[in-house]
Amino acid sequence: MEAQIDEILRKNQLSVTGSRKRILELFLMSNGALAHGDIEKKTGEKFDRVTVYRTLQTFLEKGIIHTIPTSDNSVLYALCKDNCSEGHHHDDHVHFICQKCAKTICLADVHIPQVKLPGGFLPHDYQMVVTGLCAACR
Amino acid sequence: MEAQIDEILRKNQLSVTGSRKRILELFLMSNGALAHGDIEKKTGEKFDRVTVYRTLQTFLEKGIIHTIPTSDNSVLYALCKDNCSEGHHHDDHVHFICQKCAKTICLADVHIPQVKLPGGFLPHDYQMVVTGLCAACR
DNA sequence: ATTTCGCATGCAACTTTGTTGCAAAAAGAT
DNA sequence: ATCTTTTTGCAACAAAGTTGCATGCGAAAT
Repeated sequence: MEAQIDEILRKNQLSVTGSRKRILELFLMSNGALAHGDIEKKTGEKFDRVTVYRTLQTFLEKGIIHTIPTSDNSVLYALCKDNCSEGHHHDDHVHFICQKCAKTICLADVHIPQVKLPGGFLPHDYQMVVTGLCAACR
Repeated sequence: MEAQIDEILRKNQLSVTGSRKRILELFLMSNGALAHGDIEKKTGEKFDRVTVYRTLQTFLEKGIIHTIPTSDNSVLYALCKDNCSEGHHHDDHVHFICQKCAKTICLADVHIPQVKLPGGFLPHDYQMVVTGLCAACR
């Protein structure tokens, strides 16, 4: 785990620091999406709020994590798959938001289908979000 | 237009007030999605910030508008179609957000394609948002 | 191992966004 | 016109996110 974390950071030309290691560890352990607040709580106030924001921002820019749209507009972050590169994500799967437990789930196997846009539109990024009840809540 | 606005409000058992008429008018004119900030700007500070929030909240509860999740986590609101009823929307078209002019456009003719979810998930609502450049900005 | 340099961090102050309670004002009904 | 209920504006607050700057730590070279 330690080695994996270091490798990810090095691969992205990021220096290996305490907050980066810890926050990355949280993502690897949680295998789901995290809100900024979650991260602050779980780091136990070991890092400054600003540091958490900046670390997330850095990870976003490097393509290590991506944001997930939610219906209540809280910001969620999740690890990108290996094939994400700087500035260009391949986060082409559908996200599911449970209305009961409010969890956001990456449906990694459900790809976003192609749509044909009217002439003139130049698409860059596709997002698809399904809300409903997850398996555990229904 | 005036008559149409009144009708919508009456149909939803809402008293017809200045801010409701104005905000509803904005939605009808803009045939797209609006952020809370847009509304504040376009009403020219005629209404209190709090009033705008509460009006949007009321419209949401009545099913007159719905929120659109975006990946950058700005809150967007859009008019529901006539067949939306309280708590159950049929807003089945794709939304396009231009990265340059920041406008959100309802692609009313582009329907959200069906996706097959893993077993156990009970879908209720589908949202699809495409970001990129609109015809005017490219 | 020590030094050096640049990047990351913490702090403080600030901005932006959204919420709550309450009194005044406007809508709707009689 | 008057009464009742709902909506609005104000003020104060709470939460979320940003910026500038001085300090401290990581990485690489000596």
